Amino acid sequence: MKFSTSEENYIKNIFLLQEMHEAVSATMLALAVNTRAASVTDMLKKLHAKKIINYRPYKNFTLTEPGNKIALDIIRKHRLWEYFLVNKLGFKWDEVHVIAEELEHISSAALIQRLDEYLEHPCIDPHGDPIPDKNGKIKILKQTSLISLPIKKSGAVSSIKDQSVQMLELLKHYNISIGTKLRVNKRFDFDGSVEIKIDKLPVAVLSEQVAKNIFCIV
Amino acid sequence: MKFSTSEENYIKNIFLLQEMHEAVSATMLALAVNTRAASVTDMLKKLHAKKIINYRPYKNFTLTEPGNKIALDIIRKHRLWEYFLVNKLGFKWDEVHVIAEELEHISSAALIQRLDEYLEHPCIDPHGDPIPDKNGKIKILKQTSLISLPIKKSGAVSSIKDQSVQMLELLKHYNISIGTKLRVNKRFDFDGSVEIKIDKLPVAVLSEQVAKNIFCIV
DNA sequence: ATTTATTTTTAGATTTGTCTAAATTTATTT
DNA sequence: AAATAAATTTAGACAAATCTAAAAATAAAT
Repeated sequence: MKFSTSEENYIKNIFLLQEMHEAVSATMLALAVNTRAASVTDMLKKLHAKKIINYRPYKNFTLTEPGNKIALDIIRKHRLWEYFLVNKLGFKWDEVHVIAEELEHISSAALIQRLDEYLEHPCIDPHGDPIPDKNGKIKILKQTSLISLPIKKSGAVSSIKDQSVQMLELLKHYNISIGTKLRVNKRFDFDGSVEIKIDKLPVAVLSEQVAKNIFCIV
Repeated sequence: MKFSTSEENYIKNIFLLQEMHEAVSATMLALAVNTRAASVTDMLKKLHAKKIINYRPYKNFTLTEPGNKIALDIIRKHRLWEYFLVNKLGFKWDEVHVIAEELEHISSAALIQRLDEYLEHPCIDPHGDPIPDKNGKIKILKQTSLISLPIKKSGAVSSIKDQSVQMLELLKHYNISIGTKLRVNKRFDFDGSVEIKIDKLPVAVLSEQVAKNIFCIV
Protein backbone atom coordinates (compact mmCIF):
# COMPACT_ATOMS: atom_id res chain seq x y z
CA MET A 1 0.00 0.00 0.00
CA LYS A 2 1.24 3.49 -0.80
CA PHE A 3 0.91 6.49 1.48
CA SER A 4 0.85 10.21 0.86
CA THR A 5 3.45 12.47 2.38
CA SER A 6 0.80 13.73 4.75
CA GLU A 7 -0.22 10.26 5.88
CA GLU A 8 3.43 9.35 6.39
CA ASN A 9 3.91 12.38 8.59
CA TYR A 10 1.03 11.42 10.82
CA ILE A 11 2.24 7.82 11.06
CA LYS A 12 5.78 8.84 11.89
CA ASN A 13 4.69 11.30 14.54
CA ILE A 14 2.31 8.87 16.21
CA PHE A 15 5.26 6.52 16.55
CA LEU A 16 7.57 9.17 17.96
CA LEU A 17 4.95 10.35 20.44
CA GLN A 18 4.25 6.79 21.51
CA GLU A 19 7.93 6.38 22.34
CA MET A 20 7.77 9.29 24.75
CA HIS A 21 4.29 9.14 26.19
CA GLU A 22 2.05 6.62 27.84
CA ALA A 23 -0.85 7.52 25.55
CA VAL A 24 -1.07 9.75 22.49
CA SER A 25 -3.85 12.31 22.20
CA ALA A 26 -5.22 14.07 19.15
CA THR A 27 -4.10 17.39 20.57
CA MET A 28 -0.51 16.24 20.94
CA LEU A 29 -0.53 14.90 17.43
CA ALA A 30 -2.02 18.12 16.08
CA LEU A 31 0.87 19.98 17.65
CA ALA A 32 3.42 17.55 16.24
CA VAL A 33 2.16 17.66 12.66
CA ASN A 34 1.30 21.34 12.86
CA THR A 35 -2.42 21.17 12.18
CA ARG A 36 -5.68 21.48 14.10
CA ALA A 37 -7.40 18.80 16.11
CA ALA A 38 -10.23 18.59 13.58
CA SER A 39 -7.77 17.71 10.83
CA VAL A 40 -6.27 15.06 13.05
CA THR A 41 -9.65 13.43 13.54
CA ASP A 42 -10.16 13.29 9.78
CA MET A 43 -6.80 11.65 9.29
CA LEU A 44 -7.30 9.23 12.17
CA LYS A 45 -10.43 7.96 10.51
CA LYS A 46 -8.58 7.51 7.27
CA LEU A 47 -5.66 5.69 8.89
CA HIS A 48 -8.11 3.53 10.82
CA ALA A 49 -9.85 2.56 7.58
CA LYS A 50 -6.45 1.54 6.22
CA LYS A 51 -5.75 -0.47 9.38
CA ILE A 52 -2.75 1.61 10.34
CA ILE A 53 -4.08 2.54 13.74
CA ASN A 54 -6.40 1.11 16.37
CA TYR A 55 -9.03 3.74 16.93
CA ARG A 56 -12.44 4.23 18.57
CA PRO A 57 -13.98 7.72 18.63
CA TYR A 58 -13.04 9.77 21.69
CA LYS A 59 -10.64 7.11 22.86
CA ASN A 60 -6.90 6.88 22.57
CA PHE A 61 -5.29 5.37 19.51
CA THR A 62 -2.21 3.29 18.82
CA LEU A 63 -0.35 2.09 15.76
CA THR A 64 -1.17 -1.40 14.56
CA GLU A 65 1.70 -3.75 13.73
CA PRO A 66 1.66 -2.74 10.04
CA GLY A 67 1.51 0.88 11.17
CA ASN A 68 4.56 0.38 13.33
CA LYS A 69 6.45 -1.16 10.46
CA ILE A 70 5.68 1.80 8.22
CA ALA A 71 6.70 4.29 10.89
CA LEU A 72 10.02 2.55 11.40
CA ASP A 73 10.65 2.59 7.68
CA ILE A 74 10.11 6.35 7.51
CA ILE A 75 12.26 6.93 10.57
CA ARG A 76 14.98 4.76 9.06
CA LYS A 77 14.95 6.89 5.92
CA HIS A 78 14.99 10.11 7.91
CA ARG A 79 17.97 9.08 10.01
CA LEU A 80 19.96 7.58 7.15
CA TRP A 81 19.57 10.83 5.24
CA GLU A 82 20.64 12.80 8.30
CA TYR A 83 23.71 10.62 8.58
CA PHE A 84 24.43 11.20 4.89
CA LEU A 85 23.99 14.95 5.15
CA VAL A 86 26.39 15.22 8.08
CA ASN A 87 28.99 12.58 7.26
CA LYS A 88 29.16 12.96 3.50
CA LEU A 89 27.96 16.45 2.67
CA GLY A 90 29.46 18.12 5.72
CA PHE A 91 26.35 19.68 7.25
CA LYS A 92 26.32 20.32 10.96
CA TRP A 93 24.07 18.04 13.00
CA ASP A 94 21.65 20.84 13.85
CA GLU A 95 21.12 21.83 10.22
CA VAL A 96 19.83 18.58 8.80
CA HIS A 97 16.45 17.88 10.35
CA VAL A 98 14.36 20.02 8.04
CA ILE A 99 16.04 18.66 4.91
CA ALA A 100 15.63 15.08 6.10
CA GLU A 101 11.93 15.72 6.67
CA GLU A 102 11.65 16.12 2.92
CA LEU A 103 14.02 13.35 1.93
CA GLU A 104 12.31 10.78 4.15
CA HIS A 105 9.34 10.72 1.77
CA ILE A 106 11.29 9.67 -1.31
CA SER A 107 9.76 6.31 -2.05
CA SER A 108 12.44 4.18 -3.72
CA ALA A 109 13.41 1.18 -1.60
CA ALA A 110 16.42 0.52 -3.83
CA LEU A 111 17.65 4.02 -3.07
CA ILE A 112 17.57 3.47 0.67
CA GLN A 113 19.17 0.07 0.31
CA ARG A 114 22.07 1.53 -1.65
CA LEU A 115 22.36 4.58 0.57
CA ASP A 116 22.59 2.29 3.59
CA GLU A 117 25.38 0.32 1.91
CA TYR A 118 27.17 3.49 0.86
CA LEU A 119 27.10 4.75 4.43
CA GLU A 120 28.21 1.31 5.67
CA HIS A 121 25.09 0.51 7.64
CA PRO A 122 25.22 3.14 10.36
CA CYS A 123 23.13 2.35 13.42
CA ILE A 124 23.07 5.76 15.03
CA ASP A 125 22.24 9.15 13.55
CA PRO A 126 24.00 12.49 14.12
CA HIS A 127 21.63 13.33 16.97
CA GLY A 128 22.45 10.07 18.73
CA ASP A 129 19.16 8.41 17.81
CA PRO A 130 19.21 4.80 16.63
CA ILE A 131 18.68 3.98 12.95
CA PRO A 132 16.29 1.03 12.48
CA ASP A 133 17.68 -1.65 10.17
CA LYS A 134 15.88 -2.71 6.99
CA ASN A 135 13.59 -4.99 8.98
CA GLY A 136 12.68 -2.19 11.35
CA LYS A 137 14.80 -3.62 14.14
CA ILE A 138 16.39 -1.09 16.45
CA LYS A 139 19.64 -2.02 18.11
CA ILE A 140 19.22 -1.84 21.86
CA LEU A 141 21.65 0.83 22.83
CA LYS A 142 23.43 -0.20 25.94
CA GLN A 143 25.83 2.67 26.22
CA THR A 144 29.35 1.88 27.26
CA SER A 145 32.04 4.46 27.87
CA LEU A 146 35.37 4.00 26.13
CA ILE A 147 37.01 3.04 29.40
CA SER A 148 34.88 -0.08 29.59
CA LEU A 149 34.35 -0.93 25.91
CA PRO A 150 35.77 -4.44 25.33
CA ILE A 151 39.12 -4.51 23.52
CA LYS A 152 38.97 -5.07 19.75
CA LYS A 153 35.19 -4.81 19.69
CA SER A 154 33.97 -2.06 17.39
CA GLY A 155 31.28 0.35 18.46
CA ALA A 156 29.62 3.53 17.30
CA VAL A 157 29.84 6.75 19.28
CA SER A 158 26.39 7.45 20.69
CA SER A 159 26.79 10.32 23.11
CA ILE A 160 29.30 12.64 24.74
CA LYS A 161 28.95 13.43 28.44
CA ASP A 162 31.06 16.55 28.70
CA GLN A 163 29.97 18.94 25.99
CA SER A 164 32.40 21.76 26.75
CA VAL A 165 34.05 23.66 23.90
CA GLN A 166 37.37 22.14 24.90
CA MET A 167 35.97 18.65 24.60
CA LEU A 168 34.27 19.40 21.27
CA GLU A 169 37.53 20.84 19.94
CA LEU A 170 39.36 17.68 20.89
CA LEU A 171 36.70 15.47 19.30
CA LYS A 172 36.85 17.50 16.15
CA HIS A 173 40.61 17.10 16.01
CA TYR A 174 40.32 13.32 16.22
CA ASN A 175 37.39 13.28 13.77
CA ILE A 176 35.10 11.80 16.36
CA SER A 177 31.41 12.61 16.20
CA ILE A 178 28.12 10.92 16.98
CA GLY A 179 27.87 7.88 14.75
CA THR A 180 31.63 7.45 14.28
CA LYS A 181 32.61 3.81 14.26
CA LEU A 182 35.73 2.94 16.21
CA ARG A 183 37.34 0.21 18.23
CA VAL A 184 39.70 0.12 21.20
CA ASN A 185 43.01 -1.47 20.29
CA LYS A 186 44.64 -1.29 23.68
CA ARG A 187 44.10 0.04 27.14
CA PHE A 188 47.07 1.13 29.25
CA ASP A 189 46.66 0.29 32.90
CA PHE A 190 49.38 2.73 33.89
CA ASP A 191 47.30 5.85 33.25
CA GLY A 192 44.01 4.44 31.94
CA SER A 193 44.59 5.82 28.45
CA VAL A 194 43.16 3.98 25.44
CA GLU A 195 44.41 3.53 21.91
CA ILE A 196 41.59 3.73 19.39
CA LYS A 197 41.28 3.07 15.68
CA ILE A 198 38.79 4.88 13.45
CA ASP A 199 38.23 3.47 9.98
CA LYS A 200 41.20 4.47 7.84
CA LEU A 201 42.56 7.13 10.14
CA PRO A 202 45.84 6.56 12.03
CA VAL A 203 45.46 5.24 15.57
CA ALA A 204 44.97 7.80 18.32
CA VAL A 205 45.51 7.68 22.05
CA LEU A 206 42.96 9.25 24.37
CA SER A 207 43.48 9.96 28.05
CA GLU A 208 41.26 8.27 30.61
CA GLN A 209 39.65 11.64 31.30
CA VAL A 210 38.59 11.93 27.68
CA ALA A 211 37.71 8.26 27.26
CA LYS A 212 35.22 8.22 30.09
CA ASN A 213 33.23 11.00 28.44
CA ILE A 214 32.74 9.16 25.16
CA PHE A 215 29.93 6.64 25.08
CA CYS A 216 29.44 3.93 22.49
CA ILE A 217 26.97 1.28 21.53
CA VAL A 218 28.31 -2.09 20.44
CA MET B 1 8.23 32.44 -4.79
CA LYS B 2 7.63 28.79 -3.96
CA PHE B 3 6.18 26.25 -6.36
CA SER B 4 4.34 23.01 -5.82
CA THR B 5 5.73 19.74 -7.15
CA SER B 6 3.04 19.81 -9.79
CA GLU B 7 3.87 23.32 -10.91
CA GLU B 8 7.54 22.41 -11.04
CA ASN B 9 6.78 19.45 -13.25
CA TYR B 10 4.91 21.59 -15.73
CA ILE B 11 7.66 24.21 -15.76
CA LYS B 12 10.40 21.66 -16.27
CA ASN B 13 8.55 19.91 -19.08
CA ILE B 14 7.75 23.12 -20.90
CA PHE B 15 11.48 23.82 -20.88
CA LEU B 16 12.42 20.37 -22.13
CA LEU B 17 9.81 20.48 -24.89
CA GLN B 18 10.95 23.94 -25.94
CA GLU B 19 14.45 22.57 -26.37
CA MET B 20 13.21 20.02 -28.88
CA HIS B 21 10.36 21.73 -30.66
CA GLU B 22 9.71 24.96 -32.45
CA ALA B 23 6.51 25.56 -30.49
CA VAL B 24 4.99 23.77 -27.52
CA SER B 25 1.31 22.79 -27.55
CA ALA B 26 -1.00 21.94 -24.70
CA THR B 27 -1.42 18.44 -26.10
CA MET B 28 2.31 17.78 -26.07
CA LEU B 29 2.57 19.08 -22.55
CA ALA B 30 -0.39 16.96 -21.44
CA LEU B 31 1.45 13.92 -22.75
CA ALA B 32 4.69 14.92 -21.04
CA VAL B 33 3.17 15.50 -17.61
CA ASN B 34 0.72 12.64 -17.99
CA THR B 35 -2.54 14.54 -17.69
CA ARG B 36 -5.36 15.74 -19.92
CA ALA B 37 -5.42 18.88 -22.02
CA ALA B 38 -8.06 20.46 -19.78
CA SER B 39 -5.78 20.15 -16.78
CA VAL B 40 -3.00 21.72 -18.77
CA THR B 41 -5.16 24.74 -19.55
CA ASP B 42 -5.91 25.19 -15.85
CA MET B 43 -2.24 25.08 -14.99
CA LEU B 44 -1.26 27.39 -17.86
CA LYS B 45 -3.60 30.02 -16.47
CA LYS B 46 -2.09 29.65 -13.06
CA LEU B 47 1.48 29.83 -14.34
CA HIS B 48 0.55 32.84 -16.44
CA ALA B 49 -0.86 34.60 -13.38
CA LYS B 50 2.48 33.93 -11.66
CA LYS B 51 4.33 35.33 -14.67
CA ILE B 52 6.10 32.04 -15.36
CA ILE B 53 4.83 31.75 -18.92
CA ASN B 54 3.72 34.04 -21.74
CA TYR B 55 0.25 32.91 -22.63
CA ARG B 56 -2.81 34.00 -24.61
CA PRO B 57 -5.81 31.66 -24.91
CA TYR B 58 -5.65 29.32 -27.90
CA LYS B 59 -2.15 30.52 -28.77
CA ASN B 60 1.21 28.99 -28.09
CA PHE B 61 3.03 29.65 -24.85
CA THR B 62 6.64 30.10 -23.82
CA LEU B 63 8.52 30.36 -20.55
CA THR B 64 9.31 33.88 -19.34
CA GLU B 65 12.83 34.65 -18.18
CA PRO B 66 11.97 33.86 -14.55
CA GLY B 67 10.27 30.70 -15.79
CA ASN B 68 13.39 29.66 -17.62
CA LYS B 69 15.49 30.23 -14.53
CA ILE B 70 13.21 28.02 -12.45
CA ALA B 71 13.21 25.27 -15.06
CA LEU B 72 16.99 25.26 -15.21
CA ASP B 73 17.16 25.03 -11.45
CA ILE B 74 14.93 21.95 -11.40
CA ILE B 75 16.86 20.35 -14.25
CA ARG B 76 20.10 21.06 -12.45
CA LYS B 77 18.79 19.27 -9.38
CA HIS B 78 17.53 16.35 -11.44
CA ARG B 79 20.83 15.83 -13.20
CA LEU B 80 23.00 16.31 -10.14
CA TRP B 81 20.97 13.66 -8.34
CA GLU B 82 21.30 11.34 -11.32
CA TYR B 83 25.04 11.84 -11.25
CA PHE B 84 25.06 11.07 -7.53
CA LEU B 85 22.95 7.95 -7.92
CA VAL B 86 25.23 6.54 -10.60
CA ASN B 87 28.65 7.69 -9.46
CA LYS B 88 28.27 7.38 -5.71
CA LEU B 89 25.52 4.85 -5.09
CA GLY B 90 26.36 2.60 -8.01
CA PHE B 91 23.05 2.62 -9.89
CA LYS B 92 23.10 1.98 -13.61
CA TRP B 93 22.37 5.00 -15.80
CA ASP B 94 19.03 3.62 -16.95
CA GLU B 95 17.73 3.08 -13.40
CA VAL B 96 17.96 6.59 -12.05
CA HIS B 97 15.47 8.73 -13.91
CA VAL B 98 12.38 7.86 -11.85
CA ILE B 99 14.19 8.35 -8.54
CA ALA B 100 15.62 11.69 -9.69
CA GLU B 101 12.11 12.83 -10.63
CA GLU B 102 11.30 12.70 -6.94
CA LEU B 103 14.58 14.07 -5.65
CA GLU B 104 14.48 17.08 -7.96
CA HIS B 105 11.65 18.57 -5.88
CA ILE B 106 13.56 18.66 -2.60
CA SER B 107 13.71 22.36 -1.95
CA SER B 108 16.89 23.06 0.04
CA ALA B 109 19.34 25.22 -1.90
CA ALA B 110 22.07 24.48 0.63
CA LEU B 111 21.63 20.79 -0.08
CA ILE B 112 22.17 21.21 -3.80
CA GLN B 113 25.10 23.50 -3.20
CA ARG B 114 26.80 20.91 -1.02
CA LEU B 115 25.86 18.02 -3.26
CA ASP B 116 27.42 19.87 -6.18
CA GLU B 117 30.63 20.37 -4.20
CA TYR B 118 30.63 16.76 -3.04
CA LEU B 119 30.34 15.58 -6.64
CA GLU B 120 33.04 18.07 -7.67
CA HIS B 121 30.84 20.18 -9.91
CA PRO B 122 30.00 17.74 -12.68
CA CYS B 123 28.81 19.33 -15.91
CA ILE B 124 27.34 16.30 -17.61
CA ASP B 125 24.90 13.71 -16.28
CA PRO B 126 24.98 9.91 -16.78
CA HIS B 127 22.78 10.20 -19.87
CA GLY B 128 25.17 12.67 -21.45
CA ASP B 129 22.95 15.67 -20.81
CA PRO B 130 24.54 18.88 -19.55
CA ILE B 131 24.09 19.94 -15.92
CA PRO B 132 23.32 23.67 -15.62
CA ASP B 133 25.55 25.48 -13.11
CA LYS B 134 24.14 27.33 -10.12
CA ASN B 135 23.37 30.36 -12.26
CA GLY B 136 21.53 28.25 -14.79
CA LYS B 137 24.32 28.47 -17.31
CA ILE B 138 24.78 25.41 -19.51
CA LYS B 139 28.23 24.68 -20.81
CA ILE B 140 28.13 24.62 -24.58
CA LEU B 141 29.12 21.11 -25.37
CA LYS B 142 31.45 21.10 -28.31
CA GLN B 143 32.28 17.45 -28.41
CA THR B 144 35.88 16.52 -29.08
CA SER B 145 37.15 12.99 -29.47
CA LEU B 146 40.13 11.94 -27.36
CA ILE B 147 42.34 11.96 -30.45
CA SER B 148 41.88 15.71 -30.77
CA LEU B 149 41.44 16.82 -27.17
CA PRO B 150 44.22 19.31 -26.39
CA ILE B 151 47.04 17.92 -24.24
CA LYS B 152 46.78 18.59 -20.48
CA LYS B 153 43.33 20.08 -20.83
CA SER B 154 40.79 18.25 -18.72
CA GLY B 155 37.42 17.28 -20.12
CA ALA B 156 34.37 15.24 -19.17
CA VAL B 157 33.31 12.21 -21.19
CA SER B 158 30.07 13.10 -22.94
CA SER B 159 29.39 10.28 -25.37
CA ILE B 160 30.71 7.03 -26.79
CA LYS B 161 30.44 6.37 -30.52
CA ASP B 162 30.92 2.61 -30.62
CA GLN B 163 28.58 1.07 -28.06
CA SER B 164 29.53 -2.56 -28.62
CA VAL B 165 29.87 -4.91 -25.65
CA GLN B 166 33.60 -5.09 -26.28
CA MET B 167 33.89 -1.33 -26.05
CA LEU B 168 31.72 -1.14 -22.95
CA GLU B 169 33.81 -3.85 -21.31
CA LEU B 170 36.97 -1.89 -21.99
CA LEU B 171 35.43 1.32 -20.66
CA LYS B 172 34.35 -0.45 -17.54
CA HIS B 173 37.86 -1.78 -16.99
CA TYR B 174 39.30 1.70 -17.17
CA ASN B 175 36.49 3.15 -15.04
CA ILE B 176 35.38 5.41 -17.82
CA SER B 177 31.72 6.38 -18.08
CA ILE B 178 29.65 9.33 -19.15
CA GLY B 179 30.58 12.24 -16.90
CA THR B 180 34.06 10.93 -16.04
CA LYS B 181 36.56 13.72 -15.85
CA LEU B 182 39.93 13.04 -17.43
CA ARG B 183 42.82 14.68 -19.25
CA VAL B 184 45.23 13.59 -21.96
CA ASN B 185 48.79 13.55 -20.67
CA LYS B 186 50.51 12.55 -23.87
CA ARG B 187 49.75 11.49 -27.40
CA PHE B 188 52.11 9.13 -29.20
CA ASP B 189 52.47 9.96 -32.88
CA PHE B 190 53.89 6.53 -33.65
CA ASP B 191 50.55 4.69 -33.28
CA GLY B 192 48.15 7.47 -32.30
CA SER B 193 47.70 6.07 -28.78
CA VAL B 194 46.97 8.45 -25.89
CA GLU B 195 47.94 8.39 -22.24
CA ILE B 196 45.10 9.56 -20.02
CA LYS B 197 44.75 10.39 -16.35
CA ILE B 198 41.52 10.01 -14.41
CA ASP B 199 41.30 11.63 -11.00
CA LYS B 200 43.26 9.45 -8.57
CA LEU B 201 43.50 6.40 -10.79
CA PRO B 202 46.85 5.35 -12.32
CA VAL B 203 47.49 6.60 -15.85
CA ALA B 204 46.15 4.47 -18.69
CA VAL B 205 47.03 4.20 -22.35
CA LEU B 206 44.31 3.89 -24.95
CA SER B 207 44.81 2.90 -28.57
CA GLU B 208 43.88 5.34 -31.31
CA GLN B 209 41.00 3.03 -32.22
CA VAL B 210 39.56 3.38 -28.73
CA ALA B 211 40.40 7.06 -28.33
CA LYS B 212 38.51 8.13 -31.41
CA ASN B 213 35.30 6.62 -30.01
CA ILE B 214 35.37 8.57 -26.79
CA PHE B 215 34.02 12.11 -26.95
CA CYS B 216 34.53 14.81 -24.36
CA ILE B 217 33.48 18.32 -23.60
CA VAL B 218 36.10 20.73 -22.29
C1' DA C 1 -23.11 14.58 41.67
C1' DT C 2 -23.57 18.69 39.20
C1' DT C 3 -21.19 22.12 37.04
C1' DT C 4 -17.25 23.63 34.45
C1' DA C 5 -13.47 22.94 31.52
C1' DT C 6 -11.11 20.32 28.11
C1' DT C 7 -10.86 17.32 24.33
C1' DT C 8 -12.72 15.30 20.35
C1' DT C 9 -15.84 15.06 16.67
C1' DT C 10 -19.12 16.78 13.17
C1' DA C 11 -20.73 19.94 9.68
C1' DG C 12 -19.80 22.80 6.17
C1' DA C 13 -16.15 25.55 3.42
C1' DT C 14 -11.84 26.17 1.00
C1' DT C 15 -7.70 25.14 -1.90
C1' DT C 16 -5.11 22.45 -5.21
C1' DG C 17 -4.97 19.57 -8.87
C1' DT C 18 -7.34 16.67 -11.40
C1' DC C 19 -11.25 14.79 -14.42
C1' DT C 20 -15.27 14.35 -18.25
C1' DA C 21 -18.18 16.27 -21.44
C1' DA C 22 -19.55 20.02 -24.04
C1' DA C 23 -18.52 24.38 -26.31
C1' DT C 24 -15.43 27.17 -28.79
C1' DT C 25 -11.58 28.34 -31.55
C1' DT C 26 -8.08 27.28 -34.92
C1' DA C 27 -6.32 24.35 -38.63
C1' DT C 28 -6.99 21.41 -42.60
C1' DT C 29 -9.26 19.67 -46.68
C1' DT C 30 -11.80 19.32 -50.48
C1' DA D 1 -14.74 29.36 -48.96
C1' DA D 2 -17.46 26.06 -46.71
C1' DA D 3 -17.12 21.81 -44.33
C1' DT D 4 -14.66 18.86 -41.46
C1' DA D 5 -11.16 17.73 -38.17
C1' DA D 6 -8.20 18.81 -34.38
C1' DA D 7 -6.84 21.45 -30.50
C1' DT D 8 -8.11 24.31 -26.69
C1' DT D 9 -11.01 26.13 -23.31
C1' DT D 10 -15.08 26.31 -20.22
C1' DA D 11 -18.29 24.39 -16.98
C1' DG D 12 -19.15 21.54 -13.45
C1' DA D 13 -17.61 17.72 -10.43
C1' DC D 14 -14.49 15.18 -7.42
C1' DA D 15 -10.75 13.67 -4.05
C1' DA D 16 -7.27 15.01 -0.64
C1' DA D 17 -6.07 17.76 3.06
C1' DT D 18 -6.96 21.39 5.42
C1' DC D 19 -9.75 25.06 8.10
C1' DT D 20 -13.49 27.42 11.46
C1' DA D 21 -17.28 27.17 14.35
C1' DA D 22 -20.46 24.53 16.72
C1' DA D 23 -21.88 20.17 18.95
C1' DA D 24 -20.91 16.13 21.64
C1' DA D 25 -18.28 13.41 24.81
C1' DT D 26 -14.99 12.95 28.48
C1' DA D 27 -12.37 14.68 32.45
C1' DA D 28 -11.77 17.74 36.38
C1' DA D 29 -13.41 20.49 40.18
C1' DT D 30 -16.25 22.31 43.45
